[in-house]
Amino acid sequence: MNTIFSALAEPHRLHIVELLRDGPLTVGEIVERLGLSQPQVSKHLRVLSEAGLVDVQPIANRRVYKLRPQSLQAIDTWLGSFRRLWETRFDRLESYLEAIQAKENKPPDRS
Amino acid sequence: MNTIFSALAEPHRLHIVELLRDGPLTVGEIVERLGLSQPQVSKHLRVLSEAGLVDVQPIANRRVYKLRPQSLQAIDTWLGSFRRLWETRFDRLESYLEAIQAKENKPPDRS
DNA sequence: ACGGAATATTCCTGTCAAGGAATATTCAAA
DNA sequence: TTTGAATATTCCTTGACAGGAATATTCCGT
Repeated sequence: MNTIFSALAEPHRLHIVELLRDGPLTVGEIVERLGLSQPQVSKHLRVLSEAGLVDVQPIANRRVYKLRPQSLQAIDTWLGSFRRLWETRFDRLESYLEAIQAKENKPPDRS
Repeated sequence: MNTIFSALAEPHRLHIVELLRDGPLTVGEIVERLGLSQPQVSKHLRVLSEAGLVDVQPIANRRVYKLRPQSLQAIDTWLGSFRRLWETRFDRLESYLEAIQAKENKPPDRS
């Protein structure tokens, strides 16, 4: 999960991932759309690949890169444990503050 | 979106976010759960805050940090544009390969 | 086998961010 | 107003990483 996030932390890599959303692409195609140097793109693709975000398929001279849905699904699953935070209104802040107050002032005068 | 990912790219910060999932926490509480130095935690919280991932609420001496659901919701929205990749089986790879073949070999012998 | 296209790898350099230590700030209590 | 607790900030150093240039690799066509 950590690896995935750091892969996506780089702007160009995030861009690549978004490009691949619309279908597989060749290195050369990514190069011309991003306006980066070919070695740069290759290096970024390597990082994305090691993070499990993309898949390679060699076809003749070229290499076709493709998104790996599982990795994005992993993010989705991770997000899942947070989803209740915005799907249900769940403000524990106030009760928490009360707890703090009670714990610190510890005066039994209000009990 | 970029900022959010780089904030989560750091293991300790990811950990902090996961801690806050179960409710707001004080800096000191985070310090004792992570086993990090207090300055480290403060610095990480600063990054998280600037990325919009957390909110601060000063209460007396302490500062209570809280997750900002909107930021996680932003990730969710971003993921949304990819969701069809694993919800529907959408393998354009094969047809893409055919296209490549057709484009490169350009032999009208099959036309 | 050779030449060229597509891609990957290496080496180098500069930049940026994390970690540690020390210090500054803020607030409450006495 | 001094003291101490909780937190933030600064300074410094070190390591990782992106970018560029050059080179290596792989594959196809001839």
